[in-house]
Amino acid sequence: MRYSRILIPTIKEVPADAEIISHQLLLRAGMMRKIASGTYTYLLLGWRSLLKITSIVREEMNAAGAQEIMMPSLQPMELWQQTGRNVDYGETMCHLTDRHGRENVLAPTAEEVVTFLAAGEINSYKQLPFNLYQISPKYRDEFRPRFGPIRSREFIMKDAYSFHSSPESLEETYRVMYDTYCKIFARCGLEYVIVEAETGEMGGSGSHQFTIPCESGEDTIVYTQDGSYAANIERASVDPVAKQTANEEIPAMEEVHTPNVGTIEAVCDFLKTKPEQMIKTLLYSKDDKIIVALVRGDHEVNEEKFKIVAGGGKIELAPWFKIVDTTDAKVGFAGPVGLSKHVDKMIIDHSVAAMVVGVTGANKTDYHIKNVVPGRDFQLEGDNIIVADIRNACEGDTYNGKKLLFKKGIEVGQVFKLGTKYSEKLNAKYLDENNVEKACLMGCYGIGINRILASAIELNNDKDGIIWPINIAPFEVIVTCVNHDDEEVAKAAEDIYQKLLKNNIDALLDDRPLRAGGKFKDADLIGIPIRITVGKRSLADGNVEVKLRRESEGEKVKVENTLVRVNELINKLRS
RNA sequence: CGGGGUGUAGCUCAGCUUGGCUAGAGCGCCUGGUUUGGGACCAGGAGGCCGCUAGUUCGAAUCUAGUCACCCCGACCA
Repeated sequence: MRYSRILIPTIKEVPADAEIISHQLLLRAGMMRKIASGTYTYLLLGWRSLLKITSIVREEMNAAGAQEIMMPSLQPMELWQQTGRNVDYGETMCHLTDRHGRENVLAPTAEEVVTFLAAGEINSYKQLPFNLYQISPKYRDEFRPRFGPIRSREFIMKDAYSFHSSPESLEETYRVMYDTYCKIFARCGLEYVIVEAETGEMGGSGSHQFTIPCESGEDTIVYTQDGSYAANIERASVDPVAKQTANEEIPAMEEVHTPNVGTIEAVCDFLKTKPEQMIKTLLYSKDDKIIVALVRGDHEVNEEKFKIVAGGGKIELAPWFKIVDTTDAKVGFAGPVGLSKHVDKMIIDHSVAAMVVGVTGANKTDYHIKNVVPGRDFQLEGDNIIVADIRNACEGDTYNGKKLLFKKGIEVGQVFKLGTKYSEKLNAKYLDENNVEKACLMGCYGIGINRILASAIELNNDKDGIIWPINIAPFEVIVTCVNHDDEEVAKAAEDIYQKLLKNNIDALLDDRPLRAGGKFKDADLIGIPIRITVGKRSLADGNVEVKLRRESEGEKVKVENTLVRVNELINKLRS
């Protein structure tokens, strides 16, 4: 294509509302423009990259035996009510009422629709397994869209759904998808890590997340140096910390007056103690029940772990009036001493059970208690008392005796074993060999196409702009004609450009009547991996300059050898 | 939804505290000329309901109230 005819509105200055590098560069390189918070128009360059990514995904999915279909973005609310996910998704779901008063959902994902489809078409185990996928826009009414394409309200997702008649079959497809994802991300030129993940509101029994490690990631991944363990922080297990032993007798509990000192930080300041010596007491409500979580002051409750221990269901931090009602004190003064008989369940983190002595709320407004000894001053055992791992991993923790390390990452893909959660509710059943009706086992597999785009830029950029991995670059080669007004130079550039096109190389001809400097800056900014500079100077010796975006120096190549050299470089960049 | 912030030229921003001449700069854009291999220079020019609405005032970009949009931090979530 000819640069002079394409809308590539590059900008020099950093747009004020773009925080992270990929967002800034997508805007600066003229690949994308915002239309409203969390919604973007992709211009030619951005769209071409997205198309390259989708072709890679499509090729690999097809090679893995999945079949491409297209499901509607407009879905009846009724289906979501059948699985109850209208409640689970809640406000995150975009929905609208049509002129007949029917409620519709703008697809945030498609388990319901695909399972509804399967329910109508599957009768026999002989039809299974199969794997359906689509690449289509998805909608989520994010409470806070941010980071450009990384968290947007409309995005492109590849979502696949497999149906099975046995756990072995599901396991096999899960493995195939897992391997396929590795191939896809590798072809996109991304460094990725695979971590164990939570299933969240998707439900199901097992899940892995594909994450691109980078600073601007919103997810935290936890791993051991030797690679034997990696998990999302939502899930990462920690070894219980060793029970400390007291060097001396701990004096009896002592109530201290702490007026208006309700936060951990304020209490530490006031009593000259440290967060790790505090016992944090959080009250959660599950229906009408109150469930207490105890963690150390410097730890955070991991609500996923907590929910599992608490027996599942919808569990939320209790509203203030329930806290007041239960503890008889203002929020900020709850403590475990004497509390267990007033609540339905008390779940104590291992690290609290291991404490020798701590400070905690007195269940009395404006009072805390010092010298609280777990096991002495409140029970660690009992009918409604559980000691478990309910906190987030943090610096210093180990798992299987190995030190845990932390890294930020962008989630670009996730695979789930769903089991029968959807097939049961939506009646996707089949008759097995013994004429017994059974619900299909399902798996689902998602990839965020736009997130691949953004994370590729996060990983590949320098002060001048983007450095595209060749397989997802909008163009593989840019032919920069620096002396546009010189007929001979223009013709040489045109010839090279035509030759590249004939050999199926994605080439962009910069035929604009600009000075050389401007063209180079634009070429660098939009990040085309290979640049061929055609100019009067080198053409006099029958040469052009061929330069890789990621290297600072180019090389002289004879005009007639250009195609051969470019092909070599493309192969090199692909490997 | 809570906390904080910002809306002035296509972009980045000044001006607002303390109301008052024709509302500014840099970049970008248009015309002419000189330049021409890493964002050139000179001259001329176009481009603004100062987010919107109401109010205070002789007078509002500036003060007040409301409203909308956007951004950041947090809770929620892939």
